[in-house]
Amino acid sequence: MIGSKKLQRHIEMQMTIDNLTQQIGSTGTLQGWLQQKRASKGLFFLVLRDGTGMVQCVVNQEKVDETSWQCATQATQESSLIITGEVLKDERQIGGVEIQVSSVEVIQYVDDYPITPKSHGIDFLMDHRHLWLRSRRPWAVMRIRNRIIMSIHKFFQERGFLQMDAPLLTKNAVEGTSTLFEIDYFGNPAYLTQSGQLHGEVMAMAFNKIYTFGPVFRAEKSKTRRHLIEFWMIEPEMAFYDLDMNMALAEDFLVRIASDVLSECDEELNLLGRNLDALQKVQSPFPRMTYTEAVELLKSDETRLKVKAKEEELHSEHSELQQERTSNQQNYGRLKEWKKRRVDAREIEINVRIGEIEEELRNLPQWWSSAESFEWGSDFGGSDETLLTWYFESPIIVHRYPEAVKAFYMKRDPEDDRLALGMDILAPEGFGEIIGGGQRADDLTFLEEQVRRHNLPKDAFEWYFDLRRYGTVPHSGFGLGLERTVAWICGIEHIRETIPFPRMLGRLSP
RNA sequence: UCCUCGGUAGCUCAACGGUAGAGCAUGCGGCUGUUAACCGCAGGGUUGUAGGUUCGAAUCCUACCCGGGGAGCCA
Repeated sequence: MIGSKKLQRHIEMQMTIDNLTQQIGSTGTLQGWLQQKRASKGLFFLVLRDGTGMVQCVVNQEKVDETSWQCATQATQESSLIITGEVLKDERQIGGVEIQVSSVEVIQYVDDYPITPKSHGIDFLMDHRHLWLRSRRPWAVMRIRNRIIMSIHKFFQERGFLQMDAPLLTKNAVEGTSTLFEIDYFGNPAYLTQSGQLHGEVMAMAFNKIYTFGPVFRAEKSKTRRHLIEFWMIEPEMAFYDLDMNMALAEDFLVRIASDVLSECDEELNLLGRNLDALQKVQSPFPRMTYTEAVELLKSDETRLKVKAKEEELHSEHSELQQERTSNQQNYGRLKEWKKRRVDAREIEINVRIGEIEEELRNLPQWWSSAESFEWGSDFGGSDETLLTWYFESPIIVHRYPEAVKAFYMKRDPEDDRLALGMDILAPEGFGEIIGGGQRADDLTFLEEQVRRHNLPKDAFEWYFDLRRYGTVPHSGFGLGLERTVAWICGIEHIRETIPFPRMLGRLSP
């Protein structure tokens, strides 16, 4: 059955939606799926998606044969189609073109595609992630993710970095042991990696500048919009780099990602409704402050005022929405039927937004009280990071943290032994930490002492100590969380939308 | 693990102690340029599960299951 259709078997004959603007005036064939259908007497408007984009195809009963007309009539959402027609310029359409159809063939008719054009709850969408990926929003997000991945490789390759892979199965626990996935390795325990960091250092000593790009796993029972169990991390590691060089590199890196996406993902950013000004402000130099300065800023009176201002803003939005709801209800009886439905739909929107505002209003006082009582020496929480980013429009770099909150392999600040030469980069608009890194300890005696202090198994780190025995040098590196970066660039609230198949607490399928 | 909100038609929601209802989706009919099209008609329900209170429970109570948001931890 399927074999009888006129599939475009020759690559050179295939037309795809992404390059239709170069084909205005010509006739060709598109293969894809029906995303949406609108009908009028003698006319069908078929919105076709082929993975590269979306285009409206106009089927006019007078201009197609009976078979094509029947196909258009019976085609339902996500039916697979072969459409032939002329590419016409039409400024009214997304992408600026539409297809005047001369023939429609159906590869498969579909019954009851679960994801309808109206809104869905997140649980339903996550259960149908395998189909949800076909929708517009995932289309835009995944294309931006791809663009970011390309930028990452280009950025490092142009600077002479070697891409090398760290193992996924390890014997070592880099972070705390509480978040490790343990597996059985022929009778011995092994762990899924949480970071390629230590092996990255090995490779930097062998190849000077390297970066790893791979998945890491954290068995944390965290349920927040910023956490995944399995996520992708990019970890450059550079020999002969100190903390300042490390920060400069990380800064150039983020500037490059933002500018590449801005210049090449217009349509995708638009579809997501991303505020482009915010991305344009990702420019060097990023504000830099020490941890100690950040703590002072966080506890300052100005932070309290910012929280107050935010609360007032939310209160006034809240009362505006309530007024709108009340006036809608008062006028409701006088409205025509179709208008009532619009009002009903708006009411749901208002209810959802009011719920969000009330949640934020409950959280804000807690944020301030946690900031106010923050003590030098502890690590920033999610809300603390958010408050800090409110001060700036570009990402900010916070460096020189108390050694106790940083990993055992961080080098100490020669000017203050209480500090580690670590740095984090916080993305603006409340997106928070996307990069963490620093200068690595290069002294054998110090590292051995650190391993002892952290109760880590010394034997397992012998190969790591060898790096300090045989030609140790100052070196640095950092880790970028890919999904958090995608979330920030796309302006997406929740990290689950930034990876094709998110692995979260209680979610392992599809 | 803790705090908090929720589970009603395939989907999104309403009904808040008294006859379970709308929109979308689906089917049929109408409309020759629609943009989440619009108009008319139709089918569609063991109200998450198990108990309890009550003349009467989707609604109140208890336990459990599942999910959302937040905290801790982190990229």
